[in-house]
Amino acid sequence: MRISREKVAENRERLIQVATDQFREHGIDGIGVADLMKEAGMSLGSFYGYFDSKEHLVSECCAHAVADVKEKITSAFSRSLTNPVEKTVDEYLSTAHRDELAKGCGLAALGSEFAHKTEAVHAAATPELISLFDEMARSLPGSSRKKKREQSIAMMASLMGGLILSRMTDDAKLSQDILEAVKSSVKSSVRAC
Amino acid sequence: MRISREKVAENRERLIQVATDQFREHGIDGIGVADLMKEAGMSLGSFYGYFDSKEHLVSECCAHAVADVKEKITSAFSRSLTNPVEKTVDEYLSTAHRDELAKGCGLAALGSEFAHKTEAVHAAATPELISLFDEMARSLPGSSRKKKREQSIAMMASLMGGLILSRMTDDAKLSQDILEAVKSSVKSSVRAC
DNA sequence: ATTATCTATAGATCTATAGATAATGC
DNA sequence: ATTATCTATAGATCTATAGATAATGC
Repeated sequence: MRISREKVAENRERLIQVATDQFREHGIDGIGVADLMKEAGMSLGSFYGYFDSKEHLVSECCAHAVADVKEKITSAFSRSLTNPVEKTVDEYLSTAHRDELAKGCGLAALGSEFAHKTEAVHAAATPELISLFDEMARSLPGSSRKKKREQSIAMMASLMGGLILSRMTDDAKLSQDILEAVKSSVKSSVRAC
Repeated sequence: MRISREKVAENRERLIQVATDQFREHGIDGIGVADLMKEAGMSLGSFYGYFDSKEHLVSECCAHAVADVKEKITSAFSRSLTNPVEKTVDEYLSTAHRDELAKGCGLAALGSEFAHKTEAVHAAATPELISLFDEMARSLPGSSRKKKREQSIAMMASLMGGLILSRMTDDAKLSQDILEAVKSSVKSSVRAC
């Protein structure tokens, strides 16, 4: 019951992918190692061949989740030629995104949990956050590089804040109002630049 | 070892207050009933005289936390006569607020956890959220009631999103950049109205 | 021979309950 | 007598490890 070295590297990647999805859906403390391994189709015991501890996995998944946001946002930016930013905002603040936790924005799914986690998690996420804002800034209109980075940060804060708020209620009307209000605010912020 | 009915009602309030602080600091899954009771100066067993379950307490604390945000924001609005909104924004996005989880904004401390919690939590938070946006709208400048409510929602999303982002990193410079970027963005949004 | 897997389990932690105790309030 | 407290513990869950098993790779 041993697998090849290629499979090992492959399994490790899949484990991070599966764990990231599960953390986004249930929260970091909302799912245990045993259930994660079951979801990945592996036994509990083999987990500790891949990671020293759950916290070690969490650090890697948090970095991976932020990198994932960067990939999704920049690919949404480059998907359309006309009004790419506005279309990205509409997609981000859609009910479809709101209702899809596992594959959605990791910042919105896990954001406030970061503050309660260890230094290791913050250290792992930091370079990915820096890279996220730099990459976003490239795709935004605006004068200076500095201004565009500020705009990226402010936009990301509004988007994730809006999505998080929309997920806090079971009132469909309120949730929709939140999405619409943030959408129009972010769009007019972009237009003002 | 029995206390008066007045003390019972008093203890219940204190328990909610202590639990709300602890949840904001450690996250909802980050602290157990035993430690909560120890923090409140009561024994574990007496908890279940006050609440059916931890989830029941969580629902009440989430509602309480949102009500608390409303109280803090509106009192900050009314604290100063000149530029009250800008001063509130500066306070909210200060390093002091960022570094004080237990007594800070409950939306920023717990926001993304709501999505992983039960219907009961959402139902408890909903009326408080509605009231929060209504109260904020009263204090904001703007034309129509509807516009002011939209502005309140968008502002709250930006503020909490910004604070959450600033708490995701251990890089002091990045964290400060986030606070400043969101500050200036929110302020120019307010000015545009 | 090495190494990654599996099952089984230790040990810690967490929610909730049982039963005894003692102060309140009719 | 009622009721809220306390200590002790049941039962579930979760992280991590031990030891046996079997496939890989020198």
